[in-house]
Parts: sequence; C-alpha cells; structure tokens
Amino acid sequence: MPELPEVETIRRDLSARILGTKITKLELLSPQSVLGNKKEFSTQILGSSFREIDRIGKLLIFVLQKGKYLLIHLKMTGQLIYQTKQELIPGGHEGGEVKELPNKMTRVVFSFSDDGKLYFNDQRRFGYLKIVDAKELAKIKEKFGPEPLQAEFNASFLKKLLRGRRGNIKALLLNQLHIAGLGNIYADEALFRAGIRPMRLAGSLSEVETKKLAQEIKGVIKSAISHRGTTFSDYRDATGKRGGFGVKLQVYGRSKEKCYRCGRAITKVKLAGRGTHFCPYCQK
DNA sequence: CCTTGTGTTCTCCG
DNA sequence: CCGGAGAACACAAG
Repeated sequence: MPELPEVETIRRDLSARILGTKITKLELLSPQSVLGNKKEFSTQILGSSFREIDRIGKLLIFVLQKGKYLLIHLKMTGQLIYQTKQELIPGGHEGGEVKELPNKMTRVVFSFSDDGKLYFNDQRRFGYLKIVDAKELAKIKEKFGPEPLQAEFNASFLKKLLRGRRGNIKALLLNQLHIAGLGNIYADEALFRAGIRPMRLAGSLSEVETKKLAQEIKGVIKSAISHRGTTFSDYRDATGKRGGFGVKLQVYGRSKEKCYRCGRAITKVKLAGRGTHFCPYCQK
C-alpha cells in the first residue's frame, strides 16, 4: 500500500534518473490503466520529457511541457520501476533483486532516448495514469489537506481539525481532505505511538493527546521516508527494491502478536471499513 | 470472502 | 429545509 513515504521515495528516485530525458516510445499493455483518450495520452507523452516530479498526498505529478501534467496513482498494488540500459541486459544488474521486466503485471512502459525504461506495474489495475491541464490540476489539489511534514501541520492545526468532531479519529486521519498522505499503515502506527485508540471520537482527544498525535504523525512519516517506506506486499521503490520500514511497524500486520511495549496481544478490528490494529493496553 | 484508496451517495443532525 | 458531517457503499481485480 503506497502511502506518502512510499510515493515520496519513488518521486525522489525517479527525479534523480529521468528528468529532462526524451520519451521515445510508449507501450500501453493495459489501455484501461490510462484514463481518458489513449491516443491523446500518447501524443502528449511521446517526444516530451518530464521537467519535474511533484507529489500531493499519494498522487504523483509529472510535469510535462506546455502546462500539461501526467498524474500517476499507484492505489494498492502499483509500482514504478526504472531500469537503465545496463540494468536491462539480462544479468546486467548486481544483487539480483531487480526482476526481469516487463512481466505479467506490467501495464505501461516508457522508453527514453538514453535507452532507459520506466515500467508501470499494477497487479490489480486499480492504479491509473491520466493527463490533466493546469486548471484540472488546481482543482484536484484543492481536495487535499496539508501534508504531515508541512509547517502548517502542527498541534494547533490538529486541535482545530478535531474540535467538535463526532467521528472516530482513525477515519479522520485517513480522510485526504483533511490530511494528505496518511493511509491505513501509518494511521494505525501513529495512533499506537500516540497511545490513542483508533475508535476514540476525534473530538474527545485532550490537548495533550492532540499535541502528541501531531508529533507522532510527523515522526512516523519522517522515519518511514528515511527507511524508504514499508513493503508489506507489493510496494517496491523505483529501483525495484523493498522498503526498510517494515521492521519498525509496531501494530500494522501484527494481529495476535505480542505488543513490543507491554507484551500483550495486538488486536485487529474493522473500523472505518478498514482493518485496524491496536494494543488494547497501551492505547487508551 | 478478503485486501485499500477514493469517489459518490445516502442519512443524520443541528 | 439547507448544509455540513460522517457513514455507507461502490468499484477496481485476483
């Protein structure tokens, strides 16, 4: 599940590799992964290059020429893997962790003028690629709240956000309108770190809890980025490697296992329609 | 049936 | 009865 740290890792990896390099070939192996007119999509991409790669929440924004933007959302199983000309040679990469591409999950392939290739893989085809203009992009950006690592995301912002809310805190943390980039893994991890049960009503958090939660959201996201994200199942970085934050997870995916803090069993329930993990002893 | 991210729709409440 | 909030549902595919 690529959330903010995973998408940011890919953004940084790709930014160091493909900016300014001409796209010479585009293969739509699964046309349904491209939203809108496929022919127009190809026309906009071919012969162009990416000037910059931005991100808002979990959405990647590749800046093309002429006020056009390529949006890529990985949803649950999407991957963006780049291979240089050298790595494309069978056996030409060291370590062996880079798999042979394309594979049966490959939906779109970008070829560059330096013979590098970018593969969009997506087992479940929930992810998408879409070209928008500046106006459409501005409208999309309106649908995102501040990101955890932006300065405006602090205790006083969270306090205002939680005031008077009757819904549970977990659902609020997942709502991209309010906070951009948190998904199921980091919402559960941040709540564990803050010692707050996911089903607590958002408006019931004390000032101290709110401050702690704001800090822990920032902390877990920052740490996850520094470990290049979490690979729970499908996530890979732009070089095909797994993220290193999995070993740091305290509750996500640890149902019935012992809490590292108190030794009691981690509980899993369904909340806000999502699998939700917490320690009934450490989280109040 | 499950998994999650997101967009839409429905209902509730003040 | 309006509007916002929040819950519920739909959908993607294996």
